Amino acid sequence: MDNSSSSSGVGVLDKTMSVLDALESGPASLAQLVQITGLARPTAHRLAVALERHRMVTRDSRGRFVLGPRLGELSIATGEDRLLALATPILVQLRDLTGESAQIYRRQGDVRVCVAAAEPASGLRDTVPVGSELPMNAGSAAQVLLAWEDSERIRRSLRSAHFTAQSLVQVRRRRWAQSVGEREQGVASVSAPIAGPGGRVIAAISVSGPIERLTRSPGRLHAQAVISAAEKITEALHNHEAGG
Amino acid sequence: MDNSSSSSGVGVLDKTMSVLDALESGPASLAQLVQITGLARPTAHRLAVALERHRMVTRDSRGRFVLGPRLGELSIATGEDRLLALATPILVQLRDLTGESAQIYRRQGDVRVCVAAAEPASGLRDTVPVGSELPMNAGSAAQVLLAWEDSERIRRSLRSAHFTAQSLVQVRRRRWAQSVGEREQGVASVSAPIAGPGGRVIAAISVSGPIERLTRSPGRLHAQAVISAAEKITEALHNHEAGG
DNA sequence: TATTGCCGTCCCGCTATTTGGAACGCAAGT
DNA sequence: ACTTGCGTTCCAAATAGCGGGACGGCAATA
Repeated sequence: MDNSSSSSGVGVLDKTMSVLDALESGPASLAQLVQITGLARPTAHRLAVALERHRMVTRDSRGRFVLGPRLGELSIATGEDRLLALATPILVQLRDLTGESAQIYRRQGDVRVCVAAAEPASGLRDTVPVGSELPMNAGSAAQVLLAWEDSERIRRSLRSAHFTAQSLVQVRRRRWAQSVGEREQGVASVSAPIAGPGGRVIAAISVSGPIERLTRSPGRLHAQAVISAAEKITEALHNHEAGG
Repeated sequence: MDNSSSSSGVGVLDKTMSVLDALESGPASLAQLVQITGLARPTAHRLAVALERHRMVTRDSRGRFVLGPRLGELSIATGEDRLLALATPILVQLRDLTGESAQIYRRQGDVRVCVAAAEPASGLRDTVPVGSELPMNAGSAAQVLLAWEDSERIRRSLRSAHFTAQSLVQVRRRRWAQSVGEREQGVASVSAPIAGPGGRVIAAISVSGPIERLTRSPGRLHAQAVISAAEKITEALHNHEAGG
């Protein structure tokens, strides 16, 4: 506990942090919280219950306070910021190398969301605004986001998909996917998987553009560059985790 | 933002949470914080800076506020509570099945700490109190906690160890380790690895007892039960993560 | 059974903390 | 040069937070 020597400028926040810090080392009853934090009993109670209402703290089966699920939810958001920070320069390189638009997609529920995008400054290009939600039943990124999921989820998604289970077997084998006019007429794309520190596929990186340039076999043109970018990001995430 | 309808009883905490909630969707400048939270600018500034002093918030390269590393640290502690909640019943089963004391160890720095223990009610048994710190250079749990670490760390640890690199190769192959009188005279033990959701070994589960009962080959008696318990816990952690 | 001690929870008068309008300095754009 | 918007700081007023005291419940002991 080193809050005794530092005030953040907001006394209530300092006291609240002392409660969270106390719970970092394990579950605590109110009496233990009082002992650890040095706060008056009603104060410790009031702050712990307030934190509980915000789900930053919860109670275990014995009524003791423990750190709550909201911390994990916020921590996940931290992880996403880190993905974007590490991935954006690599995305820009991929755009410049291929001369096409590049995006990163993550799955959210039944859709995929564009979480980062880089596109050429001019010319015919496929624009996907950051934040836009696209369906999971069409497109190379959807294939990549689906290919490593559990078989039940794959089976359910394939019911309405423009691609087949055989496509996904191929995606898993060669680690890239392509689509031609599948999600949007006239647009072709190539995608590859980005894996998180634990090895699970957490995102897809794609290049997309007009069929006229990418041809009916866009993988032949860009699969290597897209895979290489995906692997760089995956590696960067792994190194960032190991250094932390 | 649904804090408008709920007061936790501590207004400053509600406002502070609204800042964290706002940053959950991505980096924000102070002006954006003001817009999202509806707080007055000096209030938003004061709370964000206070959170920054507590490392719950930090700033990116453009000076925007983003969620900070303390969230991940606290979130790790949440994960440990979950390990204990899921693992304890399985630990009790292992004790009853083998008739020996059972413990779960985690590595902390250069020691291993007993984070959970279950022992027979009476008779000759090996007691390891929860919280006790044991060395990493002897014992089957130490072997298990070391076997999957990076090679440099293994090499350093082996300098003072009672076991060899060859022992660790065996541990990695068959997924259990045994020790006989290695850490404490007259005590034998068998351990197996518990893996977290990302597949990394995060803890070791052990049974230990007198050599008279466990013999000089305790693995022959109990390796299967210990591996089975470890796999149950690993699976429970995986399912808990997937369900979240 | 009665007593004691400890726990968690609530009340309310007091004051210390929080608040936000105003001001300042800086940077960017016209 | 002037304007606008940003981030940061100041300080008087208001109120939110504080904690001593009280209460009820529970467990242990005589």
